Amino acid sequence: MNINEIAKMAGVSRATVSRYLNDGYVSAEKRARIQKVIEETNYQPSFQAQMLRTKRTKQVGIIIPQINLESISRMISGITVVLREAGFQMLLANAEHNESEELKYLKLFAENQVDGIILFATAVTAEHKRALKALQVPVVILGQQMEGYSCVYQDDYNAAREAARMLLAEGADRIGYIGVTQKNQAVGRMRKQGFLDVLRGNGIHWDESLYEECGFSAEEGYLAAEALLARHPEVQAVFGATDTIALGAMSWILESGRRVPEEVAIAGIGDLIIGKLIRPGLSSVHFYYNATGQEAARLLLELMNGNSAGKEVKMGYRVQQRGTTRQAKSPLGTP
Amino acid sequence: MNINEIAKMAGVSRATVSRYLNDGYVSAEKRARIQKVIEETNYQPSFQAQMLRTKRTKQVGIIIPQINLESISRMISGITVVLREAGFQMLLANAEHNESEELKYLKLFAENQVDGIILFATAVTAEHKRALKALQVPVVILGQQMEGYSCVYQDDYNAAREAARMLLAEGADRIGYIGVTQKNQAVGRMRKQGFLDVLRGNGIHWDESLYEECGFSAEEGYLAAEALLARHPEVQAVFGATDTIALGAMSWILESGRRVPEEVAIAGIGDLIIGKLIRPGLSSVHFYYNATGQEAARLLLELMNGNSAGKEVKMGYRVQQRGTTRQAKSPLGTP
DNA sequence: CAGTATTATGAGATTGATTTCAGTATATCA
DNA sequence: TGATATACTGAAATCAATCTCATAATACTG
Repeated sequence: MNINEIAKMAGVSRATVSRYLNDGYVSAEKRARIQKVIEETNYQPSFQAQMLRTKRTKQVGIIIPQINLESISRMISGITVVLREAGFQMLLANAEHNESEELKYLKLFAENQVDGIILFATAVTAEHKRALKALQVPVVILGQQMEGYSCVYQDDYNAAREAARMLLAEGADRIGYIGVTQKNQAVGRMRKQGFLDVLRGNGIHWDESLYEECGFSAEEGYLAAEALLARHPEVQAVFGATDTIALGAMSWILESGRRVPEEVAIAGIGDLIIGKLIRPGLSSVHFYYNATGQEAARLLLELMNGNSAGKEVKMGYRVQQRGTTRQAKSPLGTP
Repeated sequence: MNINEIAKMAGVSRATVSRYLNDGYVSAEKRARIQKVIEETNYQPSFQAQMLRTKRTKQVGIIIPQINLESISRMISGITVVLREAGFQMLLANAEHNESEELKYLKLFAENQVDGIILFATAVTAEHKRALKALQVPVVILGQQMEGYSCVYQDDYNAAREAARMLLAEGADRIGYIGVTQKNQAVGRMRKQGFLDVLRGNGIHWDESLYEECGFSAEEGYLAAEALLARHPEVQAVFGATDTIALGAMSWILESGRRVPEEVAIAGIGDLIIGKLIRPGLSSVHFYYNATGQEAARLLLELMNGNSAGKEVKMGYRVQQRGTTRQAKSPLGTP
């Protein structure tokens, strides 16, 4: 079934059928005839032909570093809602924290294929910037601020400040920090900076021996805590750059026989669902991940319509105290 | 840049360039000329034109009920690995547990658009079966057994039996079951059946008042546990159809002042990462989600090559005892 | 009433590739 | 040596749509 057959059956030209499909001028009489034929034949215009002709694919490319991470999957969930509403399909590319894969997909999407791109930024290198500059497709950067690009990101710096304050409020002055690679601007640098600034602002001594770096998994957080506390058994608090890391760390801390929060207070960032299920509940800073994804998708839609290039959106946050910094009333926390 | 320009610049016909791109007969001399021009111009053939002409899109559609669920995102992760290897792109459609959305995407993908489909089966209705039958695109059903279709699924029945046995081994004979809708074959019916068969096999009395139904979130598991234990405060064990549900249930059980596992033993299915982080660790049955996704993708690739239609793959499992059914050695469990 | 807009239509060009087909040049075989 | 196979090439058809343009019939305007 193609447009020619429909045209023949309806007794009109192919152009008229096309106009019918695209809301052009078609008389009521022919409109009815075409509609009838299309319904009878269950005709569906070929995406491929439309794409070729119009240069619009109605597809958006999403490049992520990992999929089985709650923060990311919640953002994707938000993206899907908005894109579906707008009739866009989502091409998901999982780069698995592999920089060259990320670049490969960026170029692949750029060359052809998609009307827009949402890039989950992790470690943005000079190579990335070059690839982004060469892009002739609208792109939204998700997860970190980036001059000159439309981006949506969390207030990592201030969130880290809040989390640090929760730990200070416990009276801790030996605080370990378990973070991720400093190549990562948002989770790596901004959060650490916020943490350090609060410590400095409160005149608390801190040096790099209290820092431990690991990946994004709970297992790695667990091992990092082990290493950190072996070096500094005296720490009274541990800051995890993400909830996942903090949860892994907490697992080891409890296992080592320390009481939480009496002996070691813990705070993370992100407010994952797990954090409210465990006991003690994990004190954290809530990020609106789903809304973040929606915002990014909306921004991309605007961009693809030729509006508002370079708009930057910093999302809000909410402090979520739970048992790891004080006795929580309910492990599910406040709603 | 299109194939005509390349042809002109290289002094050959468009057909020869096409043959160059598709490994047809091209003399060494012209091959070199074409290669040079392509490198200089950074030419990339248009996907859209290729799709239109060849009827192959190199895209696979994945229909999921929800993305921010560890089991699903881990399966997707496995899928991405295999598909990328094979040079396929992934179109992700999030149906959000909405049956009509699921059907919409199934039809959308079927009509056009993709070379193959992986459908995460949740509640498969008659309508679904009709849509599947009408499909002229290879499809793999993921998550439940389905006669006549290529499918990859977990051994839900036996996994549930194992989980039930763990609870019986604790000496419990009043066991609550928190599950999901019976419309869901795998998670709903198979797991409940396995559970019930073990109870019956051991001569343990059980009736539907010990059953509570909820959704797939921890919050719902929490509320279901509350309802269940209000009705039956005497239960000595709770079976959660998924780890997420079990974790939510455990949260309420601990909150209600009961000790786990001494007063209430708990078991789930799926062995999520969180389960080994919390204390006590959640006893569960491990599913190889990533491998499951890979298997499904491989099956689809075979199918698209015209091989092995209707193959059924039942994945294995591994019992994972942790603290909720006995004192665990390490909250991270055995590797 | 002439002049301009608006509505309506179809023929044919166009998008950018692959594929078929006819034809030529060279190599291999009996 | 003739017959057949293999390597190589380009013209033209094809895929299935949209878009441009020419043309015509009305409707509106001054």
